[in-house]
Amino acid sequence: MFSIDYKSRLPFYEQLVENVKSMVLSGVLSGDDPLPSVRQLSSDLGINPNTVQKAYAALEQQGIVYTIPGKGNFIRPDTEALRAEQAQALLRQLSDLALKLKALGITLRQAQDGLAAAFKEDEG
Amino acid sequence: MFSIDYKSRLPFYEQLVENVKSMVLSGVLSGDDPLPSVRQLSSDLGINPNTVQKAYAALEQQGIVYTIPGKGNFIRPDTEALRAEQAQALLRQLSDLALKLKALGITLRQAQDGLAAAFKEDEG
Amino acid sequence: MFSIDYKSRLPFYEQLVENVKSMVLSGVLSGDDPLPSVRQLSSDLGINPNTVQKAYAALEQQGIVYTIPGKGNFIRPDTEALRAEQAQALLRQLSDLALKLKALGITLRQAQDGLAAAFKEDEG
Amino acid sequence: MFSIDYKSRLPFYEQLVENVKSMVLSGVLSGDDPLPSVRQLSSDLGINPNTVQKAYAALEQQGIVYTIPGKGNFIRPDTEALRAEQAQALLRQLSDLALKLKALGITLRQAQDGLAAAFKEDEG
DNA sequence: GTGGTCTAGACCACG
DNA sequence: GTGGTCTAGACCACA
Repeated sequence: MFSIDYKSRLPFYEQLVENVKSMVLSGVLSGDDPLPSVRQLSSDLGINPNTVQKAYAALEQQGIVYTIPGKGNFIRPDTEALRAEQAQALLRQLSDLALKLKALGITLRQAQDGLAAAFKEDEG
Repeated sequence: MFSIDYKSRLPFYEQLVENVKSMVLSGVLSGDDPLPSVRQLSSDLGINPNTVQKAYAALEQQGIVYTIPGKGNFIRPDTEALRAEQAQALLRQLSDLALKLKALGITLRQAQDGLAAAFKEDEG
Repeated sequence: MFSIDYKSRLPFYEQLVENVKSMVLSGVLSGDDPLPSVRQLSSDLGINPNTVQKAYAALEQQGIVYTIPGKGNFIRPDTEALRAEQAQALLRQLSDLALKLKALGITLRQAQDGLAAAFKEDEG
Repeated sequence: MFSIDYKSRLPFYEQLVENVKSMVLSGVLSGDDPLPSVRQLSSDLGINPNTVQKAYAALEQQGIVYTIPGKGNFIRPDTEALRAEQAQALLRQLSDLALKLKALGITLRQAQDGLAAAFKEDEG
């Protein structure tokens, strides 16, 4: 579930943020589910507790997690807002991509086929 | 043509690289066209010559520019390679997007329609 | 009467202290009224007896409660002191607010009107 | 301008956040003004650079400051939103206070007089 | 010089 | 046991 790519240039703590976000978006984590404790996760991943804490703090600031000091970190119940926001962001990225693809002479047909291929490949 | 956003988080030299790349892709610059000299461009933009130098070095390393010591920097004639590389990168991004869209419950049809809309909107 | 918000960032024991204080101020509890026993209350609320104990100790230290070992905990008769102390604290907060409001360019008139509105709204 | 109360239970970094916010609200700092560098301020205050950085990160996250890595931290130009938000928050606090004051038997007149006194005292 | 990340290790309050 | 804060000190990219 939680994993870190030590070679990535993305900071560890941002990787963790993405980890949690995608778990929430895919339904693996949902309302009031507890996250691993800072110490637990840091020892599991072999990284410093401060780094995990930074990730959790960022998640709380983004409204995805709530923290109760002395108790732990939990997923916010109102996950729906995140889904909507994320969907909007992705569709915006799709539009941006479309323009660049077109500028490069790639046809709508080719782009749509590319999408379809990726959708289907995910089936396996 | 060349412009820098001083408030951007993107390093100056990367902004310059993007500048050149997009000018090549849009046809503003093409085979064997000369780039401004390091001193010229750095003074125009009010930035450190080292920064321009770094951008040109990156462009050369990426095969977009060639340098003739004592003469200057020039666009490679084989612009097609850049186009292909760029197209590949964009299609990879498209695949990534597809997976995320699917995970969020957006259908292939909806995504393809989004693409089509962006393609057409660009017409106007 | 006694209630705890498990999601609050306020420590349980402080929530209990506030519970008792507000009950005294509103007259629900008054001179020599007994508080629930530590064991009783802790089991009612499903929290650790140490936590209730800590709350009662804080209340005693603040002069709101007195303890008779072996008998229990009771509200002090001199409720007036608490009222006065509370009033002083609130007026201090009012002064602090006044300075901030002023710094923001809000006039005395506007602030006083805001106060009046809140006073009246409470009527209904 | 920047100061820390070492005895306060408020974390250093939050004190710094409040410092900057109040300087912005009072007009001491405004659009695009630079903040002291992390290292500079930390050495001035005799605290750890990480602590200052945490404060600056919080300010950026709150939309009060923007950071350009390698260049420094600067006040956002659109300060007006902060003023409005702050004003709203203060007026809400004022309403809350009003209710508590009333519950304690303090009259509207007394409260308004308290406000007036604080407003005037600030003149000197 | 600037900010950004990470580690190691300490101490605190709370339960 | 939990999270929160702070320190000291290291290394990186960028200008």
